[in-house]
Amino acid sequence: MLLNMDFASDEPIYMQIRNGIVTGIATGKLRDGDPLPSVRTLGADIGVNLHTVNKAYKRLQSEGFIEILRNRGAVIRAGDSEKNVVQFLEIAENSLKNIVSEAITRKVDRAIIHQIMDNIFDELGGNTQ
Amino acid sequence: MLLNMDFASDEPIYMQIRNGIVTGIATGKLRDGDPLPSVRTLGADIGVNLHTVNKAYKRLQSEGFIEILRNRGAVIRAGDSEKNVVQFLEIAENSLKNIVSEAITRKVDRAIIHQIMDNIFDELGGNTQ
Amino acid sequence: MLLNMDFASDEPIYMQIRNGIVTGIATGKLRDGDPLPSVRTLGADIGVNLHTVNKAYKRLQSEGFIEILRNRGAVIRAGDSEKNVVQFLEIAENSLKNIVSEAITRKVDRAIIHQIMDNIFDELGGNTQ
Amino acid sequence: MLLNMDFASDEPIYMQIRNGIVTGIATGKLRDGDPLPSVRTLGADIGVNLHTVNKAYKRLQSEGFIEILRNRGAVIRAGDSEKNVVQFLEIAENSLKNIVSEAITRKVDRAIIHQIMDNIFDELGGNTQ
DNA sequence: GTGGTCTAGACCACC
DNA sequence: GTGGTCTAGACCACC
Repeated sequence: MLLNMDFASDEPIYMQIRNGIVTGIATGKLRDGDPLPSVRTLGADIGVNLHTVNKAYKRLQSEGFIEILRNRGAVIRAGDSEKNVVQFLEIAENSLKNIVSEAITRKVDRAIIHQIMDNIFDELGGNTQ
Repeated sequence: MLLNMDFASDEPIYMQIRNGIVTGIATGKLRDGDPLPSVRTLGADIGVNLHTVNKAYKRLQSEGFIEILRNRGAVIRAGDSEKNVVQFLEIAENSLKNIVSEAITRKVDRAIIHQIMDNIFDELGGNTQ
Repeated sequence: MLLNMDFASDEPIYMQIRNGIVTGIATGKLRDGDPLPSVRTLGADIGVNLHTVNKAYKRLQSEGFIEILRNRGAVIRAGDSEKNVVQFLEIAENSLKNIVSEAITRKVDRAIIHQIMDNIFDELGGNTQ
Repeated sequence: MLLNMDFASDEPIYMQIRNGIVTGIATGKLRDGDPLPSVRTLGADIGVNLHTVNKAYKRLQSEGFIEILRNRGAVIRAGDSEKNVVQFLEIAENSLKNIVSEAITRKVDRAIIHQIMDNIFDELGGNTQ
């Protein structure tokens, strides 16, 4: 579990945890059925309160990325993830709109943004796509 | 000034104002030298406190999008915007990383994300790029 | 935290707070990693509103002097301060130009200004430079 | 009269005028007895309201830099300037303290600040000191 | 009339 | 308990 936390970021800690786990699934480091550490263990590892980890797990559960088993901890459930595609695309579109707006005003060519995105796709998903 | 505010969004109001103005610059609706409404006027127009507008303007100023002139209000200063490109690319990269991660896990093909982005580029910047 | 506030000064309160903290870092009274009081605590201590303290902290953050951690308050981050050297030198040069101009017109010898500056360097930074 | 106004600066316009005239005296471009343009003329030249110029002149008068003659306009009165030396040194010291504090925290060696100051002295006062 | 500063108080997300 | 956001209202400097 390689979560790079940035406590000075304005991105909430629980979202950093959530995003790190989603990236882990994307890269294939976390696979369907893999167990996640307990909230207590992960919290101790990265130096955050277990409630914060729990909030991240709850969110991942509601988004269809993990399953939380009673008394048995959390496991990756990548298969469920497809049902939230529409919601994801809406959020992604809004986020992309802000990026594109700023790219245009800062005279960053669209090819550069496409290139950056492709690099990220290659880096993260090279072994899955 | 067509700012579509969403008071139910979890995106702060001042960021919605900020993003709307950046998009306005991107689309060419706001051009270099154009005056922005006073914080009081815009606040009254969209139904928010003048301090909230002021916060958006201050941020736009620090990001190089506008100049705030002593008692003449704010004006678009698109020319200065290029000096913040590196900072923008870092933030954009982080944001894109989250989008790409989720796209991969949700099995959304990269071509779709590229297509969405191109659509936004065409929609916003068709007359400038 | 020894901040000498002057409420009759035309220097804004938040700038007095900001300057006092920068001086604290310069003298070594505030060191890298040291926590600052919360905006509420410091506000109560010196008798100003928490928003005024917050404004000073936000500025210190943007200038690279402190980090503001989500719910742990602000800490000194002296290490980051070097990246703003160019900006500082520009502002300092403008300020010095005004001082020098007035010194010349008032027939204050340059040696006196150098001497005053050295005294301040010795007083503030005697233990660090 | 070479006044470089910056309307986006947080330095008030009337202070920029005041500082520009003091610098003019320092460099010898403005000499004892020289007439200043009328507030109306100067205001038109640099694009500011005549009241703003008037405020600068009033201040220069109270600081001993100029004399305002009834119906005859303002003239440089450099000779009077020496009686305000103590007040100047107090203000300069406070300003220098802020510069020095920031220089120390940003690890800018004192020699550099001295050098910058000497360059300004040479540039401005080369023909008078 | 403009933004700048400051106060006061509220609710909230986060941890 | 921490800072973040937003409102409301005041006074002020500036122009």
